[in-house]
Amino acid sequence: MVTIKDIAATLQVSPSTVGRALADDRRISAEMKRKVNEAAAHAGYVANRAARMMRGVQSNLVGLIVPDIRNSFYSTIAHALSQCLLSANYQLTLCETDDDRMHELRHIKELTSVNVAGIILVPSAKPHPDSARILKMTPHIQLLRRAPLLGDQWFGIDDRRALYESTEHIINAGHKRIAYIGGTEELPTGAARVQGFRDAVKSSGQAITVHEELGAPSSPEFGREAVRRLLSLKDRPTALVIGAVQNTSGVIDEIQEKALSVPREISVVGFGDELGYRWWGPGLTTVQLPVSELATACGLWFLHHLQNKGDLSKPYSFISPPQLVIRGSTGAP
Amino acid sequence: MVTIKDIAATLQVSPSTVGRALADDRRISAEMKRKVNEAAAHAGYVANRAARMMRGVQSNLVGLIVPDIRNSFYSTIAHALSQCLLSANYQLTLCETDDDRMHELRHIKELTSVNVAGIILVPSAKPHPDSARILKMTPHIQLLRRAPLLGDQWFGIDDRRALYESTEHIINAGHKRIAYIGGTEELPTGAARVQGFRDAVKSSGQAITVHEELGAPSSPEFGREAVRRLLSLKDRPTALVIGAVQNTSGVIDEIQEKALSVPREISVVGFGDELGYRWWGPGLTTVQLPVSELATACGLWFLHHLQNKGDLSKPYSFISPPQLVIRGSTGAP
DNA sequence: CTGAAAGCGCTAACAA
DNA sequence: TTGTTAGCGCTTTCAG
Repeated sequence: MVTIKDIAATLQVSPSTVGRALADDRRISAEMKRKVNEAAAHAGYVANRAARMMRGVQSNLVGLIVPDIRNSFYSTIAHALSQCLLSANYQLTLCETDDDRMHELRHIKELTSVNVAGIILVPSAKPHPDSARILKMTPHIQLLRRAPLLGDQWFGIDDRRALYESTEHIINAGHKRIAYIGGTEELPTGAARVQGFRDAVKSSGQAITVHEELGAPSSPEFGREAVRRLLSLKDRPTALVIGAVQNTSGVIDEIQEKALSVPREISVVGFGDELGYRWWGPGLTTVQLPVSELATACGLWFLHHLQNKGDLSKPYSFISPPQLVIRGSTGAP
Repeated sequence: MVTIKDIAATLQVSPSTVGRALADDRRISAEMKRKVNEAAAHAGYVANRAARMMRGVQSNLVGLIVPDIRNSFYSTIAHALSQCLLSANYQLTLCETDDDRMHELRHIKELTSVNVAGIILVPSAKPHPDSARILKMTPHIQLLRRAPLLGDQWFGIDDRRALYESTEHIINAGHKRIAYIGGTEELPTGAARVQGFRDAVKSSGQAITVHEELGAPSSPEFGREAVRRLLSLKDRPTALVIGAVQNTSGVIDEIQEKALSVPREISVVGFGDELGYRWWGPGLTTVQLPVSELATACGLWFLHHLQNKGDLSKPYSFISPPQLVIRGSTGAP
């Protein structure tokens, strides 16, 4: 490993001069800086972060904790954050919880013990109390989901409105038998989404037959099964409103397999906007969530507070609005 | 912050005794260990990772460098590796290069400076020489792509064979005018794929008219444009063979937009297997790459060598075979 | 069994 | 403008 001393030796100057030159200290001559930087580059010098951290300098690592990076929601978030942090010379560390609170706790411990500058997390359904305790001592912020236990700093999506809009769209198309497929009410997001669905139904003032298929954890399989159950009903619904990304692919796979004509036999509104929703049948009508923008906003705000030692314990919520993308999968019953 | 010295002072013993007791050194009496552990727990002592790392103890961080996490290839890899590392108590750090060698270099520097245990990377097209120099001093391994400059440790896919098989499939269906759309030959993977295409054409022994559309960097846009160019040809090809994930979505979007009948007017073989390929038209025939398995194999092998201080400089290649998934988008011309 | 002491690489106070 | 020096908290010889 090349140290500051090594390059001091080759240049016949003191280690501190080199250190200062590399830190672009104003007391060092331009000439010396040039020489030092050149020598450093040539020798492949990389600063030892451990030594630096021991001197009290904070690390430039920011932890990101998500359920599963393969979910496009989270990979989009990871990308946006990584971009955002990079430009401020921070670095992203990725952790997956698989929605398991013990994994979550473990990651949180791990991250704090390497002195991360902060943690951005999509919390699991019921975080461990210890997670909360540890997080109290580390700058952190919640993304998408919000666990009250973990604090009041949150960047999220208007889940209620998302489902309100997709449901309203379906009702306006004239459907009277509508089913909702989504996550359980245990997760705040799940609850908000069903609520949006219910509110839309109620405020339509019409007589609408409603089915709710709530399952946890959300998965393509649950989506498929829900569709099977719904189709076997006597008065099968003429429209499906989906309230979870993971369910969506299962639902549309099942509909495709059963070769139902969309939207003639059944209308569908998806959730999220995966690549490929537009290829499905006549194109899947869906609620797009501005995840990338949300993540960027969150990253910027977080960085701002890290750098200015701002107070990250004050409650703060940022809610961004969803957008309904109308394609071919919805129509009159 | 509670240090080893503090608890040594309260116990009236030397710091080294405390250190040893905490490290469960066999030379320390059980009694002393008990006392020390109790005092440590009571004082809320947490070992300082930075100081420990400075003493040469490796961190349990493994860096993963990929072009773009939103690409399902890489998110799949990140997930598989993260799972794999977790079970060995390692932790993944994610970096995106955006296929920019300077970003790549920067990440490599950053990672080595936090003393990562090792680096797993999908190298950019032409890595910076400095990257190579720095990597020489850190355990590392290349994934999917291979830059000879960065060493001979590689886990990859048989790119030549992938394209050989998809091309062969098309030829066997009876096509005589075939186009290839893929990345340039600059990237080893790009070169291997065109080669597979050419080899298949040659070894068929038939008179086949061939078009090649090679573009870098691969993108949906390039795919779209390539399709436009090809369709405007006098003797337009009856089949398209694609050799890059990023191109695939562009190509199939364009075909859908032009409302060509697939496979009657044109047959298509895609690359990779994104969620949604199966929803497109009659289902996209495609070459599936076992990325998840590859990443796991790579992770296991890497961990093994990290833990056993095995030699990671010896050349090693692991090549996993692709698999053709035949769906509805290919048929006789 | 335990203690003293020497650093790891870096930063920063103090000198020159 | 540069050099000297003293640690940060820990591990690790080398001595008791």
